Amino acid sequence: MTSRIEHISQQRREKLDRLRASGINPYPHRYHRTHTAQQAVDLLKQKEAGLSQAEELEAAVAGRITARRLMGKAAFIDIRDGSGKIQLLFQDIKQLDARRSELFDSLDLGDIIGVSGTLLRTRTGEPTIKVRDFTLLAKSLQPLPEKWHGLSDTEKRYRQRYLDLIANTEVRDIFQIRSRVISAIREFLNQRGFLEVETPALQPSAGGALARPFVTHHHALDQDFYLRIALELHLKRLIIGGFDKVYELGRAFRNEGISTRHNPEFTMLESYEAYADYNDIMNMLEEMVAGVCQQVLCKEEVEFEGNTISFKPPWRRINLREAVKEYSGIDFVQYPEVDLLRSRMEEMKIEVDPEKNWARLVDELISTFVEPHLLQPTFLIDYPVSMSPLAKTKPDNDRVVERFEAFAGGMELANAFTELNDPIEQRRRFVQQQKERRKEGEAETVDEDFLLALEYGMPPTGGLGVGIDRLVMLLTNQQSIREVILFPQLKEKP
RNA sequence: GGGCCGUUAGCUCAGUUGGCAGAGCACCUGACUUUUAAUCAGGUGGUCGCAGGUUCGAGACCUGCACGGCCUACCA
Repeated sequence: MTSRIEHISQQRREKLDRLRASGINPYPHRYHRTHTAQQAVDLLKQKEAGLSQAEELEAAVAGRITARRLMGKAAFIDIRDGSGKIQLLFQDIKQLDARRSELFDSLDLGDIIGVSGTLLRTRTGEPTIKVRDFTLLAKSLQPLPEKWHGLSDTEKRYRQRYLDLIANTEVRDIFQIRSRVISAIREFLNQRGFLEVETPALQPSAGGALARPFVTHHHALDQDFYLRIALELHLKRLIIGGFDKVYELGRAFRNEGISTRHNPEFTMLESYEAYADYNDIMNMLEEMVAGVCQQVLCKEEVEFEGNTISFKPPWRRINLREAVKEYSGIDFVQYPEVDLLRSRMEEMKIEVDPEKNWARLVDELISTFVEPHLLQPTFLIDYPVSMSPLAKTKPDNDRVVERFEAFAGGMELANAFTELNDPIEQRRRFVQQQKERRKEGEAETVDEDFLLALEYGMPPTGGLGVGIDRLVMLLTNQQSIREVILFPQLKEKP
């Protein structure tokens, strides 16, 4: 007994063989279409609006068959291309010549065809091409997902994203928006005189953030490399080299947990601007996000998890210490030692990992108490220096750095600071960080190459990092990062 | 790493107290010249995720495993 799928596939292979035997190429090389489906519909509308004098409107379109309604001597077929859907009317299919008749009978849902004919509107008002000639462009051997419910099996949607894209038009929309968001960001930065650059993804040491990297090996060099966890250190080298405004839109890789907000590879924007500080960056970021939102969605606010989020500048700006005090009741400055802070948190019945250092405890306070409240775009400003080894301290307080993180929809969107450009101080911070890491049992090397670069002199610089995937989540109201990444990481199926 | 949930036809899903494996769509055959989730009549299609166990009998109950989802943990 053959299963259904084997049976369908078998039938289609037999059709394929019959077509070939009749001299029909089921996979021809090209088709000259004159219109996309959308253009054909627009053409018809123009004529109806009296903008065209033509008696009969001709169009040749091509696309995938998504529905078929056979009516005896007539047939309606829906095809879809990248622009949308259009209906085809085949009349008098019993009168087709032998070759076309055979081809018509062999058509299946999922096949790609090209058709030419005249535009009309049926009595129900559907824009339609009355087909004069048609040709097979690609035979499909697999049945499509169900037409009404689409494809909803999450695993299958991710593993076979092409089926998801065929079956679920909302999914197409998300990735079109993603593309436009990235274009809009490029445009914004280019217009401001930023230079787009590309820096290595394979690095001898993975710096610029503290995350576990992926390790790989270069055979010819016989050397281990790390996939970058941030773009930061190379972009700063370019600031030193005299490019005053640079940015990179690229993939970063972190060998950590996977969740609705984390994918092992994700897309970051990092930008660096010489002679700017974090206040300038704040202004730029809120202007950029509001502008991108306006340009892509034609509005300045979005719905996210049932809340309306407005990106209209200026965004709320609150001091980190004040925010933590407000939402958790703990003023971490009053607990400058890790043990003090930990016991204060334990008093509040917060589960505290005894391995965590002071900076990470503060981080936990932020993510537990503050982050979930930050629905409207908010800048958290001025972080403890121990949490921020690459940021410059405030002129009047060497325990606090000029750093902000931007939040919206309860998610961290961006991280930015006035960059530390004192090479001696930077070395001290790296060494300090290395000690902390050793305590946690992880060795970390000081990036001597970067420190050497800093010694040549880096201008005062404002730097920014934005999680593009999360920004797209916000703009498309998606609660899982996998819904905005075309091929999210899944475990290989055995 | 931990908890909860899911996995049944190509797709979307039912499956009662443990008692013959079901529906819709899709597919095949037939009818039908303006339908659009077309309609009507008939038909084909199953490793019930995998491996064990309990039982006269398991899709269902038990154990383990795999994959996925959500939560949690981890996470600059």
